[in-house]
Amino acid sequence: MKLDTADRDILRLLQTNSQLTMKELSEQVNLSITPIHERIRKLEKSGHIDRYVALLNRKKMGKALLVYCNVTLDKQRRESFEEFNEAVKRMPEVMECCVVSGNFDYLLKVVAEDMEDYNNFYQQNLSVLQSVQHISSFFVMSEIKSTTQLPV
Amino acid sequence: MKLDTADRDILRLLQTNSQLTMKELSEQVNLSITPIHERIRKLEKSGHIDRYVALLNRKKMGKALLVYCNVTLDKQRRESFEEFNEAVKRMPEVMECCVVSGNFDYLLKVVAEDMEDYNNFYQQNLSVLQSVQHISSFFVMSEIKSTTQLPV
DNA sequence: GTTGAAACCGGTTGTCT
DNA sequence: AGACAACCGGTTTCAAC
Repeated sequence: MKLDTADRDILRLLQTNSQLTMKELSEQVNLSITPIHERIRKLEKSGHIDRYVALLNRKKMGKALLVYCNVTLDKQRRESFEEFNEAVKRMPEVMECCVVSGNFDYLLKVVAEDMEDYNNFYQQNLSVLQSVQHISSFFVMSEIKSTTQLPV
Repeated sequence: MKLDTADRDILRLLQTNSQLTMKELSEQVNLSITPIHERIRKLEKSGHIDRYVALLNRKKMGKALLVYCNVTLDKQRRESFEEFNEAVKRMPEVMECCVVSGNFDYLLKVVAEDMEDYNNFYQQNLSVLQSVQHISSFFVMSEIKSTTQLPV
């Protein structure tokens, strides 16, 4: 499915505020309500729009500490990767996890209340995994930018 | 403001789907519509709920390449940090940017269409900044987990 | 915090251009 | 494919418990 300018405009707007009314969207996109409605329906069905969510304020939710960590797995064990992937999916503290090129295997983004909370997570959840060989943590001192908006 | 179990339930639900109706929420939280409504209003006003957004599918949007990069700044120049921060905020390709502990200064999460697109960004936008001394890029080979849901 | 009612919007659908 | 209008469902507000 190919997107035109109007589709892109709609996506750009919904990425910043999903509660805009059809009327507000129609004014900003220069289309009447009917086509706006139809286009959104198609964008949802095609999967361009994945879901609608509420974004919470991390600090207000008591997760003041943000940590990125590099994890190296024990590559001798063939099951290591599957094991680690599944474990990470079940950890609510881990918000992002991916396999990266370079000299470590995984990059994780982890939230915690404070250093003590992170230490508990580290000791009790992360380092206990059989598949984990090495972990190094990078603590976020200042968050310059954090957005869910993809360039459209 | 202190959150009770009902507030947490509401936040947990809205983080996965912000389009649940008051009726659906009231059924899952075991409260009637009136208090659900009132609690959401308070959570919005207190800032626990930051905003409502549509999340798009990165690959469907043609951003197949995901890259994390470590950036080291030229620390001789005092304006470096402010300059770099402001530049990054203006780059739509950069979805996350933070100052981290360790042997580099910044960690960036960048999306691009493909390697060529990333190379253009790298050469024309990132490496040209006066403040930048060194960049190393880590390419994401597999995304295991990516969520906006904070643990509640 | 609950229920019920009423008013108001906005989403949804059908028809016409 | 887009505009218009009527309908319907959900949100919002209120009063009484």
